[in-house]
Amino acid sequence: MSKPVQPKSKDTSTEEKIIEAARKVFMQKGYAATRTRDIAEEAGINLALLNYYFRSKEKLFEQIMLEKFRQLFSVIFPIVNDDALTLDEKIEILVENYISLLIENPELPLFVLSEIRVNPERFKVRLQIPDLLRNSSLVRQMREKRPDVEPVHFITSLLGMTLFPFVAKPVLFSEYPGFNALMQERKALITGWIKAMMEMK
Amino acid sequence: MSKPVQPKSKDTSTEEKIIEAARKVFMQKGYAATRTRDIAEEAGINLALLNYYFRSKEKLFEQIMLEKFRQLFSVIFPIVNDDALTLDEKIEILVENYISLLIENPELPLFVLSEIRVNPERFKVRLQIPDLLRNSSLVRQMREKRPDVEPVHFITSLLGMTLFPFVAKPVLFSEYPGFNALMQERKALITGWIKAMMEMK
DNA sequence: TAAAAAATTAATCATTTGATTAAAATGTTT
DNA sequence: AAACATTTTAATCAAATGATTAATTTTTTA
Repeated sequence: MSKPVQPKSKDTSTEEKIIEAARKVFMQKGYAATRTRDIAEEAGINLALLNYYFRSKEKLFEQIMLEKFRQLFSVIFPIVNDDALTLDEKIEILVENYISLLIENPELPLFVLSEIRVNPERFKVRLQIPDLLRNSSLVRQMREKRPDVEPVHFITSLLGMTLFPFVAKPVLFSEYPGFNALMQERKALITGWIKAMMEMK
Repeated sequence: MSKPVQPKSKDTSTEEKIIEAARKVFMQKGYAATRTRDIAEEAGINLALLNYYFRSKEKLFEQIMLEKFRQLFSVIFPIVNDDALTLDEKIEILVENYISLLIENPELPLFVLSEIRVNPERFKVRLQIPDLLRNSSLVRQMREKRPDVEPVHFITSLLGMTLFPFVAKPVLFSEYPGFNALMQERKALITGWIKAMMEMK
């Protein structure tokens, strides 16, 4: 009747097998197109087990979604709020870390954006991203350096240049062989460009 | 038994009412989460009529998708292949036209990208975007001006700075009052930045 | 205006799908 | 090993959903 308290981990625990399968299938097909049977099959378990461990498709999805959401945004906040870092350092680290993360998880941003798009209400509460950014050390530094340009423009450009290639990958780079190398190369370019943009008068 | 040959257009024709409803519902929920009943209701028609006119959900969707795909990319190609335009002119017009289009259709890029992501095989054939770009006048001009930087980096940055705010709108700007004004303001900024990036050594 | 064609509807089907149930298998405790 | 709890399975349910059918209404044609 009740859920397993101590992890059994015979190999990997059943719960973990289901989570892993859910990760894979949800990320590939999205929530709506995913059938719980797909996940059960991928995990090599009986369909009823999925409901035994996670109650419902929705509950299982929320776990995956929260994980992916955090993965996508946890890169940002430690950096943009670190008062010990200069503006230039923030930019460098941000671009470096983000592209490294995205090379490892190229489908991450489009997955998160797609699901939020289809179901914005469900995630309304969790999203104070704009507020968190607005009050950040980064924005303060930008405003100080360039009072004449809205910081949001610089941030959007930084994120756009960094994230967009991964978001557009299915269309623009679906079978581009040197994609990862190109993104590595891009780190230095973006960093230089953003710095220059903030110098331009 | 057979489909209407001449448009009846009593008010708007039934076919057009269905298309319009399909546009709205598909764009909002995506293919998988859309039920044909939603579309029928939105169009104010009987469900069977939808199949009478369009055979299947899939066929109807393909029509909408093709339309949206064209809308998203038809901005690019006339411009990037116009040999009469200088590089700077291309950039100006591209940014100007794209942002204007996106202010009118903010959900366009994320819709198209989301659907391609979930079903890449279905759209494989139609996507020679990378090839079309590779052989464009724009790429030639960029390569000539800056043989030391892959043109794809400039193009990705241009598209990233332009499209990304709309793609990320549900997360970053979901209730940002001055969004459209901000995007208008952005036209000149992006144009200036891209030109500067191509001058930087 | 009668006949034919086209458009529209209500009712119904067959599948799919998320979820549950009751029983069986496995593991744990005493 | 007996009693109990936990995990797993096969079978089944009920609702949702894409699609069809057969009849009715409306429009067009002759």
